[in-house]
Amino acid sequence: MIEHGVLNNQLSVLRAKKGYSQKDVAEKIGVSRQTIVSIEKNKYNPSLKLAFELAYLFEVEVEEVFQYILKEEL
Amino acid sequence: MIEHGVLNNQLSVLRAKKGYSQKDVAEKIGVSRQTIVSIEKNKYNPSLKLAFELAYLFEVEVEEVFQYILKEEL
DNA sequence: ACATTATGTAAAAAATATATTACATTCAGT
DNA sequence: ACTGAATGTAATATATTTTTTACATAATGT
Repeated sequence: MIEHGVLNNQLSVLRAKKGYSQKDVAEKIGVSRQTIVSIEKNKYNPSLKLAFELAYLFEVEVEEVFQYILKEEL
Repeated sequence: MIEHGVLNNQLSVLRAKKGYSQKDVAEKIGVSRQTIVSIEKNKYNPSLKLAFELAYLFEVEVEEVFQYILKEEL
C-alpha cells in the first residue's frame, strides 16, 4: 500500500481523562490488553472496526483517537 | 471484540463522483482490486491506514467513506 | 516488607486482511 | 456481432493483526 502518512494516536491521553487502565479498555472493548498496548505504542495498524469501537468508548470521533499525519507534514 | 455496530461504506458513490473504476482506486492506493471489491461489498474490515488512504484519495473525512452504524439504530 | 495494580516486553499460535490469479458476466462503443 | 472495460466471485497463498501466556518492573496502599 502506498502510504502518504503515518498513524498516531491519543489513546493514553483519552484513557487518562477517563481514568481507565489498559486492562479496563481491553475488557470494555473485548480485546486483549496486548492489543491495546500495541496500538498505543504505534506498533501496528488496527482494524477500522476496532478504531470505531475505541472512538465509541471514549465518545469522540475516530480522528480524535487516531491521526493520520501526512508525510509532507513531517 | 464486542461489536456495537456494523460497518458500511460509500465507496461506490465516491468512486462514481470521481469517475474512478475499482481498478483505478486500487492502483492509486497501491492495493489489489480484490481488496477494493471486498471492502466495497462489506466483506471485511479494512485496516485503519487503508481507511485513511481512501479518505485521502477522495478528499473527505474517514466518516464520509465509512460509517459505523450502531446496532441500536438498526 | 508485602500484596496488588498498572505497564512494558516478548514469543508462538490463531484469526483475518490482503495479494494473486483466473474466469464469468454485463455493458458501452464500434 | 465483436471487443474491451468494468464488475463479481472464488480459491489459494502470504502478510499482518490479534490472542494467549508468561515474566519483569515500577508504583501504591496496608
